[in-house]
Amino acid sequence: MTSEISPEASDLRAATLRLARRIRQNRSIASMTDAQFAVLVNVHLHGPHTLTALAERDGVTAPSMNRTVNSLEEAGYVTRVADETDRRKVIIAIAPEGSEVVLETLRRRDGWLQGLLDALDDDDRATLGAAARIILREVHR
Amino acid sequence: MTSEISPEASDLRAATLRLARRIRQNRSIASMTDAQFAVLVNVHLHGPHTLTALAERDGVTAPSMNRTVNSLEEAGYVTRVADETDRRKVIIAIAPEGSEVVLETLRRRDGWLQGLLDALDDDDRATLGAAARIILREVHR
DNA sequence: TATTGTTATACTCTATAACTATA
DNA sequence: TATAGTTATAGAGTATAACAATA
Repeated sequence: MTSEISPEASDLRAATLRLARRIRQNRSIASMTDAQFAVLVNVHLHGPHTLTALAERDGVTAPSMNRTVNSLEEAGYVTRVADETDRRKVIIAIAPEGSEVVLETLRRRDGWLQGLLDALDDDDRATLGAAARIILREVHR
Repeated sequence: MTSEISPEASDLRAATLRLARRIRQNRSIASMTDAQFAVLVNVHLHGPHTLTALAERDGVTAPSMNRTVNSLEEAGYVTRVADETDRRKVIIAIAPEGSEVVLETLRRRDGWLQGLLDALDDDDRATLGAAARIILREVHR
């Protein structure tokens, strides 16, 4: 039993994709790709991971994640260290330079969004804040 | 004069990127990429375009757009026709098969979102609807 | 045998540079 | 000359298949 599609669903789809695109345009390093930045955020926020764990987190294959990690390691943003207890595993961790890229990008993105929020009246600002909390509560990655 | 970054801005950033990712996972054709679908939506909604116009719309170079249009043309989703008045130009238009892909993908995405909305109480559903309208009003592409 | 990571190969999207055809 | 489109080439992300090292 499927319900009808409401205008709210179409509006929410269009609004979300448009805003997401604008948010992603705010980066501290223009040459950094979405795939690279996603890995950097994962290891910055959630600590060191194995290659397989990173691949599963982003829903890509291990060879694909391997290439992305290679580029981040070459740039000095992450480090690879062999796991002591299980020597098949490699632990990928954030480097200080990587953390700086993450923090600066988040500052830019949130700063841009803050400018958007500051231009709204109190009711609209409260509505967007409430909507964000509902989405974070209901939608899981 | 820059204001402080509020938790609302960070929440809105995280919620928007997470929801956008989930929306994009809903496609009628799994092999269709974001770049291809974006072009298809443009010509479906806004009519025929020249190659340069399509490239500018999506913020990519002409050679890059040319490759994407090539793949869509090979798949039978768009058509290329020489402009009669200025024969340097090529008009790219949606084909019926392309429109069907667009419509089916939008149906899937909106249907998935509708399921999300249906699971909420009236207040939360109204909040998301209001938030979408605020974003569509304030954020332009 | 199973798991972890890597390499080999191939396809798409991205770019810049250079070229063709037309205005 | 300038513009519109295309081709050539290269770098990065994606995948599957096959491999080495380790458990």
